[in-house]
Amino acid sequence: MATPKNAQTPAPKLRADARRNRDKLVEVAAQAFAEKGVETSLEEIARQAGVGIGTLYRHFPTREHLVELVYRRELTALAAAADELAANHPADKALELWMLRFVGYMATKRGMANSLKIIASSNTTLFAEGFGTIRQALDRLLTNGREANLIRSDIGQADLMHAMSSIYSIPDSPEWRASGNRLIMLLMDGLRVRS
Amino acid sequence: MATPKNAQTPAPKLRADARRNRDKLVEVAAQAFAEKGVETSLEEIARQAGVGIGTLYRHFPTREHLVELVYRRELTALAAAADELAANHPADKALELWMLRFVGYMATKRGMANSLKIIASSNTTLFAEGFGTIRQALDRLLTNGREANLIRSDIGQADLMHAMSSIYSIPDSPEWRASGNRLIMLLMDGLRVRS
DNA sequence: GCCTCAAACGGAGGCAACTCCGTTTAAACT
DNA sequence: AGTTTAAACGGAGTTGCCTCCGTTTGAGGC
Repeated sequence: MATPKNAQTPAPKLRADARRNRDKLVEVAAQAFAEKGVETSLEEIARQAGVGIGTLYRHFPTREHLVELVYRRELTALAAAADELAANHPADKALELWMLRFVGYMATKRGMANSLKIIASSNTTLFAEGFGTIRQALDRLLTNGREANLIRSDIGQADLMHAMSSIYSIPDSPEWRASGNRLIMLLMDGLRVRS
Repeated sequence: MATPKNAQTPAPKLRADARRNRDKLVEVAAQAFAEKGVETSLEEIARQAGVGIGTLYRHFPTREHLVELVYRRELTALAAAADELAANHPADKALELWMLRFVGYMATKRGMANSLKIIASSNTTLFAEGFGTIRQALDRLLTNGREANLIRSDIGQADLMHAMSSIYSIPDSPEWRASGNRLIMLLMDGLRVRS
């Protein structure tokens, strides 16, 4: 194990206090973005993280840098959740829980549409990678389900991915999230092998 | 003639002072955008136009509104220039001069890329119209040239348009504009009928 | 010419982005 | 433990966005 601690750290050795502040900033930002949208004031984020605004800007020269990191972090967590769920639930339940979580994730991203577009246009690699990671996670869950004979085998990962991303296009409303969840449940019913 | 004055005025009857200020703002903005890019401070533009910032915002609720109007105005002027050049020069020279002017126009728009993208995504009509106007202008010049037997007749407006817009994709540099001009001259040499 | 009043004006004020630089501190060296 | 120094900090300062509202003014009616 070359990197004993959590991976995903870029590379450059940071001073202990610097790393502490940086981590705290990302954590606070993730929550703030989820709760109040990406338009949240950066000063507010710095304040909540207990650092000066200068520190925030040293670590993240633009708002997009911060958004990108949060995005990447959450995507990674989402992929990791697949394995954790697979280990602790029957394969069909794991798939169901994961898809619900996926919807939750997308919900937080709806407000970010604008910033994500900007990032997407300048860093397509990030999106390609992220997307790949998610696809693989879904594929693992699906394969588990098939092998346990709990999930039909005539539906591929791509089909499911397509169905899930179409949820994203439901018009915005207070209902949005609930509706997404209902669609996932519906999807699951269709996916289960008939007894 | 239903509209004796210059057309292109939207519609709503404005008070005399309002129209004056509005026109002045657009004029100043056009120059400022050309000289310093679209990022120019709106306060600066208001100041130079001799009006308060409030007035600017009343006329143009967002930066994009202002950019859009300037864009439209210049596009119209560009199209009009075609006729003026056609009236005062031999057909091949008119075409050449117009294309050079077109490059000059595109040069000022390079910095606007970002704002234009935002506008484009919310107002496709504007771009469709503008593009059509330009196409027609080019077509007129080309037809004149053919009829005067100065320009080859096997090259269509679409071909030329394509060639010209490809100039836009030359990477940014101090050289950019000069390079564009050279390409236009090259294009013209190819377009002239051999004697 | 004067009155009226809605339209138009303009700038103070609040807020957030981003910069700059004097101060603090982790950590390497002795 | 003490010294050194470059890294990191932080917040005051500058600038720009945008809103709000009291003041001014063009133009139609008398």
